[in-house]
Amino acid sequence: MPRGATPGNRKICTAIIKREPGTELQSSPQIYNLTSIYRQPLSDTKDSIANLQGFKLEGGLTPGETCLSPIADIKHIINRPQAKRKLELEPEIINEGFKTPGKTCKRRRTSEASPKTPRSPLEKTRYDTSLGLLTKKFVGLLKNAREGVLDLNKAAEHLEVQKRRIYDITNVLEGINLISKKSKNNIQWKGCTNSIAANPDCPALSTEIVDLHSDVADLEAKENMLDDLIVSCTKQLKSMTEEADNKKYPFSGLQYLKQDY
Amino acid sequence: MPRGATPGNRKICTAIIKREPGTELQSSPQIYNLTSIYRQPLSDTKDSIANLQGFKLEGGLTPGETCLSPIADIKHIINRPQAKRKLELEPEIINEGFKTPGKTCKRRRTSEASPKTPRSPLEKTRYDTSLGLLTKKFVGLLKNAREGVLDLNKAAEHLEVQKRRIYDITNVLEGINLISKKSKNNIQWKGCTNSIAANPDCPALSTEIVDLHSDVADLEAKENMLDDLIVSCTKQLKSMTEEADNKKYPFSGLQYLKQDY
DNA sequence: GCTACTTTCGCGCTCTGT
DNA sequence: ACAGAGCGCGAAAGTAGC
Repeated sequence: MPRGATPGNRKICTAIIKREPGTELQSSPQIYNLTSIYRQPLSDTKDSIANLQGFKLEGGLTPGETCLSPIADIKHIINRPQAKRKLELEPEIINEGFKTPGKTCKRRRTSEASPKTPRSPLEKTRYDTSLGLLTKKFVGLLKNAREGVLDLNKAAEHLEVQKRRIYDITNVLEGINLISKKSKNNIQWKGCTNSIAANPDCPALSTEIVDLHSDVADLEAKENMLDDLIVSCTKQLKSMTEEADNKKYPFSGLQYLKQDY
Repeated sequence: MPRGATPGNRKICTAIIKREPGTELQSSPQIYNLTSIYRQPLSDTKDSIANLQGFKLEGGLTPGETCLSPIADIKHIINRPQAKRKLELEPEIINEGFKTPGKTCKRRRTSEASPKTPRSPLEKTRYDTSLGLLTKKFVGLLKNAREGVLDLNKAAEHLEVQKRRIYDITNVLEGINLISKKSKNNIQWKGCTNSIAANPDCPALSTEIVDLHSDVADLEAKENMLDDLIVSCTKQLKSMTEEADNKKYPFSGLQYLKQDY
């Protein structure tokens, strides 16, 4: 439990960026999600470039590395260390009160009082707010909903959780085909929905299976087609390359490194 | 629905994992890469592509030049190992450069988006990384695991996703009683057999369906990859052609690196 | 118990898409 | 404007060694 400093609440250890004077943005201590701090475009590019060059840009240039090649230069630029950030946790704010844009700031309060773990009574434990438990409740609601159709906003409200969490659940249930989106904000339970669910073998299922099989067939055909296309592309590339070679044109190869991979 | 792929601007460079050498025995390499893009299990496709380009033009290059053939570049990208990086939060230095949470680069949408499937460049689409799809794949793995026991690290590695995502799935599946924790890092599938809360016979869970769904998902991902490859092949072909025409050698290479950023 | 590390995973920022 | 969802930080819970 000795966890990081500040036991107790402190929620999101929002990183407060220490902006050097002169820099833009509002004066208030910007609270960023680290994600945005590190945000750094080009990471993909960086990776591929690095790989192509056999460099390993672990994070900064290796000492003594001489960046001479154009690639190295680029790498340098791309790899430029991201911003300076202090990341100090303002002791002040610490307890919420701030942030959380709009939305139902459902802060589950971790009482800051008890420094240790006296589990305060009304305190919600991690388990209480776990996705697993929530899933149980959610499915319970879903099953009781007439028609098996449930409104996500209602559910979120009823269960007292952020909508975001509901999505976590619906996404996997959908992946498992236990539910399906019916319309905006509405999903439907497909546990052999209405009418005598007891039916040993849901007829609707066979339909689905058939559909799926044809989907697979379709996709496979498509794949073959694409494969062929690639083959021809490759051939063309090859002949062009060879031709270029004969003419003694030294390609650095760099030109193929464009943007989006 | 796959649609759009955004360029990965943000994508924090992967992070995580420091793991000092020496530690950890089998604890997987914990590479949480995000963009590892195509390092996927589509081995067959990958291999065939690799084979297709049986040519190597290394021979005609200027000595010392590591020029990879364009195709090789692609292959490289596809095979690109996950980038493992440090993400050290240097409190010091670091000049800015990043920041401005503002929407800096507004996602440039592939302008020439065809009405339908604009199919973006080598990038994973949002759909490709969706929880729903991941769930399908995960369940697929789970079913095939002997004893129905699956190691989460293996799964995360295999599916090339952060472990965090796996937890999202296991948590809800557990809530539904489809799986149960067996031990640290191991969960077990509790097939359709028992429970499933009140649902008599969970049809949606039929093995075949889930399998089919994951097949479809796989094929779709493959298709996306192939599409992307074609796009990039085409671009390369185009640039090569133009180059040849202009005969502007040598290249600094740098000039070709622009656009997209 | 306590320190140190690993596994789980709550949580909400922020980007996507319509 | 807003529904939807990717994504990763860091805290909580669990382990191992002291």
